[in-house]
Amino acid sequence: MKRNTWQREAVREALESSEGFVSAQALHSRMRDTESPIGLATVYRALASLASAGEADSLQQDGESLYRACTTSHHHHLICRNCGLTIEIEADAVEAWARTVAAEHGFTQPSHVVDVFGLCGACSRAQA
Amino acid sequence: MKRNTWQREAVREALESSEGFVSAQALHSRMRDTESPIGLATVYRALASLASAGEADSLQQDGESLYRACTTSHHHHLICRNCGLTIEIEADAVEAWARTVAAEHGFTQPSHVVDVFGLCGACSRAQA
DNA sequence: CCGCTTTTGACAATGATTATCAATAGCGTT
DNA sequence: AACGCTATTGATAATCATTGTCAAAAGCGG
Repeated sequence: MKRNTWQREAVREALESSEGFVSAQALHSRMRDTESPIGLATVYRALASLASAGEADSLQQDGESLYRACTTSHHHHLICRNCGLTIEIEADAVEAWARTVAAEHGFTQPSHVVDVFGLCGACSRAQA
Repeated sequence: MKRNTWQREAVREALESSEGFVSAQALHSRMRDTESPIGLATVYRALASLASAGEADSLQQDGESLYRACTTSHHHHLICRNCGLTIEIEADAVEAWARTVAAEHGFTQPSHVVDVFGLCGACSRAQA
């Protein structure tokens, strides 16, 4: 049976109070600073559990997995390469396109990864 | 100055003769089996170089980077989760959508990651 | 409160990738 | 063709995120 622990809840709350995507390591160290001590392995397990339950998004950048609390059911992201600012975007057209493309080629159980990266307004100006 | 070495060329050829995406490790071991010996670090460097020069696609699955020779200028992929079969897909509509979304939010230098995963026809039948 | 089982957490282990650095090999020059 | 300079290679060590291990701690039903 699945049990409720304060650790799992703490990870969920920490994730929800985060801006943009965070790595498991970053979330862990932030939790160690503020809240009660929690093990690193536990953070990893809680994040994986949240992600597979559909309560968190995950994406892979460089060699690490980043997580974010899911607000709406399904959406994509516009992410600043420099500062990490993340904007959620809806794209029904893209959803439909992905399903169509998969079906056209005989693929079943389609899922997709759609993320747009760029430099946000502030970082664009800073770079100039 | 950039120099031409047989190693870099060998990696390019090995990548072009591969079906679907391959990891650096897999490409290295295949090269060790058939062609002349080459260092693992060199394969990593060559792949990174090809990817940043736009001559190879890369995507991250689980914790590793997978590479594939670029045939056309820009495209996306439909990938079988089970057997790795990869189909290249063109999606001008998605390209345009990504640029539009980025611009709407003040983002510059947009790039995007768009991949569709699923089970190919053969694997769908095998699973049933 | 008991007992059973899941979960935790400190630490070790893994596995992909990158850094190190001496030896090698392009390539322009002589 | 040999020379010199420097980019590149490659064996190995180092790094770093993530996962496995397993004894101790903590849910939860009875």
